[in-house]
Amino acid sequence: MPPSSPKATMHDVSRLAGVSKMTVSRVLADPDLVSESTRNRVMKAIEQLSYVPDRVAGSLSSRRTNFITAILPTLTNSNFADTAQGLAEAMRPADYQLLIGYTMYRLEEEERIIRAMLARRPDAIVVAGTTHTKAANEMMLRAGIPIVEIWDTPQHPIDHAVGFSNYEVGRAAALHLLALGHRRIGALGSRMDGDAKDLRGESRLAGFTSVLREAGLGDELVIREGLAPVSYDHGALTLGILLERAPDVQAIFAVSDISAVGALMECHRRGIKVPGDLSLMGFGDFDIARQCVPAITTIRIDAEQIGRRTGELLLQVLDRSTAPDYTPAAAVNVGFELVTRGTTAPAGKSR
Amino acid sequence: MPPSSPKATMHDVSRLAGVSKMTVSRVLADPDLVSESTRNRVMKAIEQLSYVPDRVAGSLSSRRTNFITAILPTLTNSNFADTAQGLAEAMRPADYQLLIGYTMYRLEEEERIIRAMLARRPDAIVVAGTTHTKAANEMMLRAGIPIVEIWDTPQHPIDHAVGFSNYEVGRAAALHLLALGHRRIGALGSRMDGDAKDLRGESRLAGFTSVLREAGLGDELVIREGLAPVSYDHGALTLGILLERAPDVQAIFAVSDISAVGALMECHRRGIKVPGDLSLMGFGDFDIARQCVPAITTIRIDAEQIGRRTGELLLQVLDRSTAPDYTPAAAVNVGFELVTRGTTAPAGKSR
DNA sequence: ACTTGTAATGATACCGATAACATGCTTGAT
DNA sequence: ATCAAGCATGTTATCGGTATCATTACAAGT
Repeated sequence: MPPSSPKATMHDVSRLAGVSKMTVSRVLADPDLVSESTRNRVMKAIEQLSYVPDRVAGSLSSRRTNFITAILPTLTNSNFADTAQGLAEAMRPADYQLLIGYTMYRLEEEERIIRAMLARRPDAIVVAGTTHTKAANEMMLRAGIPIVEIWDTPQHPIDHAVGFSNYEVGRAAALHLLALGHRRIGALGSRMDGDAKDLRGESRLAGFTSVLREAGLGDELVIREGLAPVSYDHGALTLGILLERAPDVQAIFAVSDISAVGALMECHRRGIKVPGDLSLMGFGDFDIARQCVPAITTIRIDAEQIGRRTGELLLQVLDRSTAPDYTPAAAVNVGFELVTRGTTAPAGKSR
Repeated sequence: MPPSSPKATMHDVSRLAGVSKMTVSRVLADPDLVSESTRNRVMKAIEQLSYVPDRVAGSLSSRRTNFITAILPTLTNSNFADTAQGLAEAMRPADYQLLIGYTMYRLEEEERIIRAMLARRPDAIVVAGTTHTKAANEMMLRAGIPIVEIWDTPQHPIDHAVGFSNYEVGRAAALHLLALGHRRIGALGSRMDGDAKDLRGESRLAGFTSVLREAGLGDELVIREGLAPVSYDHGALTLGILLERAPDVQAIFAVSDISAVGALMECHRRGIKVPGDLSLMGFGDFDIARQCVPAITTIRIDAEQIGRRTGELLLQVLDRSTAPDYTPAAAVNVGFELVTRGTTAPAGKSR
């Protein structure tokens, strides 16, 4: 470890510059309050001592940490990484730092993280999802800071929300496949009986099956296997299960593009023609979905925008200069978009 | 924003339990120091008040924040996301929180982030890469905390290092392609004249060309185009450039699997057979590389392990109970592994 | 000339915890 | 019975900033 020279404090700077601590603080926080000559003297002292202000002390005193807690299922999903990056980007000009935690799709882990994060006294909490444990809900309610639930549209938002309806995504997917004339329709999702659950994926499946039922079709081809997070292998595996159960399946909706890509590659390996023999669609509009040959039909979510919009909303809410009674829209729906590409085609061509 | 009930402090807890603040602090930090009966009383008071200790105040007082700064090029690269997750995982039992910053491959941005992060008084810094601005180097040296440079093997480490030799990776790639009998060999990388530079990718290219030269071949087919980070499109684009320059190219090394996948898909679109017409390999062993048809030959890096090893090293160094003169190995080389899959084959079969 | 306003700076009192040392009370060895 | 050692707990003094109010000096208005 490099040798530690005792770090200079604001007091050291103030002595060297011949002013009070308060003046140094002002130079840093609001330079216009200080005359040019003293400001220059202070700046020189800061330079000479390589002074770096201690934000820990500053936070304690001002009761503002400039930390934003972001709780996501996992970092290794490019959608959520995009959201984190968008959020960080939006908050950076105001010098906020993200505290990122990931739950691995476990609600108890989410609760644990919220408890740990609250001890850091963040200025706001951003959390993916609208379902939380009772204790987690209570902690967030009592925290007295802005809360933003993202990536879904909550029935009863704790505070703010930025997202889209996963249920409607599922419905849109089913309507697309029905409109193409398919009747033997399946879906690929993950199990809901483990400790890791993809609740938003399940909402999409729920929306999906609701349309199937309305069309007089059953949901027996909706596969739930493997635990969240899904992987390419998950797509290959569940496709195999589905094909075993129904070799005549015509169209499939995967709850994630990752599964869809895995399923597509498995089709290549098995010699199943997509979309000739089988239509396939995913969700999320991951880069890889567009690159595949053929490119995968999907439902596009602007994940980065969810982060950016959340950041902008927080900047407004947290701005001290804004009237304290100002309350922005509680819920923002960023919507979604069906992107028809090469993996879905009308029924009845081949086979 | 939910209504704010004034948060309970340690003092409130101590009064309710009829003890001093110090006893409450002990119950939280080292319960064994307190008798069972008082401990129970204190716990009950904590429960009743829903007390959450303020780590900001605790950090100021103890001069330990339990923050670890992690500086990575981008979060939206699954390799780096894996590293971040591995690091977070390793540090979590000891209750460390990651402060993640991303540089977008810009050294000036890295410097800015380091400056900002130091104000948060992290207990250690983890930074991807071994090249930094002069000011960044000085700041890290003066910080008096452990520094770990990761994802490469530094000539002159600031402190600790956990990584592998990118230069050797490039050499291994070239040797593999040469061994297959190829002579017209190219590579796909990114430009080095912008403000965003992939220095580790460039090291791989340098190692790659060093072998080409030793074999009496030129480096005129080493393409550097587009700015870091590379994308699927980057692979497609640079493949096009390379084919235009040398339609007879036999084998290609892409500095990243992302580029390799993009190039492979472009081959599919152009009807170029891989590996029949063209051998192709990448770097990083991304999930998607294994899924592609054919699966992509690559060089495997255990990105998560880099994070985990870094975390374990830091836990040792930061452990107060360890003898203060204890110094673990300065540099850990996690190595790499060539994974031969379906996209590389001996020369001279077709064409 | 006197009041009033404003710009620049200083003095004081915390913010909510922990480190370090001090104290009182048992307990066991001699 | 005496005293050192050790356990359980308390007291005091920071940690390094910012909020708030006070002070000083000088310019402008009447």
